[in-house]
Amino acid sequence: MHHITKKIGSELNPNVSVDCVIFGFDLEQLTVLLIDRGEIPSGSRPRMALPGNLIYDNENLDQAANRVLAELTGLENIYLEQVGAFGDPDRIHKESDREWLKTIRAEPEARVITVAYFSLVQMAHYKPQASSFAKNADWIPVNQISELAFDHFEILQEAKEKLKQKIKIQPIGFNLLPEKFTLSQLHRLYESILDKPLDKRNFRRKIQKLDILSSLREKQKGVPHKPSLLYEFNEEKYQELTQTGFDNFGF
Amino acid sequence: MHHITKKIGSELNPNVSVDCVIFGFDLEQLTVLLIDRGEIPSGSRPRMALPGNLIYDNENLDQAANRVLAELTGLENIYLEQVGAFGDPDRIHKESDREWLKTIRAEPEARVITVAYFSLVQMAHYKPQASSFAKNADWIPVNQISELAFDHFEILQEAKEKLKQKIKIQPIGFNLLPEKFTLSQLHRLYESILDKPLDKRNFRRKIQKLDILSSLREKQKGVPHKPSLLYEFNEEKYQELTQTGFDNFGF
DNA sequence: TGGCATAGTGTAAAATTGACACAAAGCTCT
DNA sequence: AGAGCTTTGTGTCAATTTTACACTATGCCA
Repeated sequence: MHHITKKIGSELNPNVSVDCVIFGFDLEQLTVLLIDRGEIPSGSRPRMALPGNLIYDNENLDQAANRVLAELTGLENIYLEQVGAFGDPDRIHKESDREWLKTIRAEPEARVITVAYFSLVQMAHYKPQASSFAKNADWIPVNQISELAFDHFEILQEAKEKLKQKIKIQPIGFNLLPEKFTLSQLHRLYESILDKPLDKRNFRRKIQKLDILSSLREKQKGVPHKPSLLYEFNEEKYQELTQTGFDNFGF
Repeated sequence: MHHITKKIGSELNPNVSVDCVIFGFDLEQLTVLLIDRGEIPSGSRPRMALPGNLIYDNENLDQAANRVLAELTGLENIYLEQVGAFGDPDRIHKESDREWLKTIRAEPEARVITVAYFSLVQMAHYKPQASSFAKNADWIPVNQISELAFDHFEILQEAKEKLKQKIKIQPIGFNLLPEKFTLSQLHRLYESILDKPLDKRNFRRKIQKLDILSSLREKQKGVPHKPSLLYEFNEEKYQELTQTGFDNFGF
């Protein structure tokens, strides 16, 4: 059951909701945080859905998205970007969906427009727990997802596309990695977001030429092979770079 | 006064509107179709605004945007793309704005979320006329716009940015030009969208290498200088190109 | 100590970019 | 008819970037 922080002097807007595509990276592939709606009354509708909720009349859209994210994961100050608004009148067409909506939302009958966001989090920062009040949430690899409740699958597709475009322009991928990471992990991350293989040497050359990574004098520990050097993202260097009008990472 | 096509069996949704950034190109610079709200009751609020309207409960967002566009210009089947949703609770904060809203919208008091679109039209296809029922609309060069009603200026900025990014990925600029155009006009168009000068020869080389233009055996007439060859956009060639996964026009 | 897995590295050919200047065509004006 | 104006259209060279490609180094494990 969602925990809704009812705000004093505010009302839920029954017509507008926010849904979040929360991306993670398990160092192998891109994942998304989905909630399991459990057994659905009538029939075999998709059980998984994006986390989301109606907005309050006194918060703006970004705030609402941050709230949804914080209510589910407890995380704050997370990279968040709007994907767009989705609003087919028949978005919620299944009787069973309506039933379920009653459990988390007011007025399941109303036509709802949803504003989708995507966010990038370090998977390690949120470990879903069955016992959590944030109901049954779980990290699911994106390419294992073939259906979702409502129009959430469509939203996911657009979020992926937006992320793909965005990462060609800004190095936002670091938000998905631990502070310290290896070039191979970064490489793998780019491959899974862009959904195509990238030549190892060419990738390393290009990323290093950008000069936005700080090499640490530290190696991986406990891996059953040659340990890799660890790097971290250098915010200052990146600022310098963008100051020059640079906006093309060209992958 | 807006002409609202009341649809049978449908209701206006008082919480959600659509606003359109309608781009044109006067062969010199990028322009936007704005409506003049006329004398504003109290004080000197910006008079110009983006065309927009509330949505009906039985139409989806794209339909609503197309409707707004058609109601104002009579044009259909126009390139249209969502910019995003805008929804600060205090979006409509001025008393005079509320007054004006009453003249075109139901429930001006409600908190309204707006979904912004941008569209690309051939300026020649819509000539604003003072006598038109579409009130006082006019093409205004984008870089002459410094303020707009509500949060419309912010919306315009984002629409420009979106267009800028999009044109690097897809050759949508042709929607702003007449069927037959010169390379100089196309050149000028890219410069005004990207907001930076492009070398003439390099631009021509690059655009021609894409091989998505058909050269016509036809020249400009009646220009007081060497007449240019005319070209048209070749949809089939472009399809071939995108089939190969090409998505980088690299300007 | 040998085997396994991944890290890390260089080069050469091809393609792309960026900088740059002048002759050609048609109109207008006298 | 000719001079002058305005914009079109064109090529090259150097620098940079991209692509394709394979072997050695390191540390763990058995």
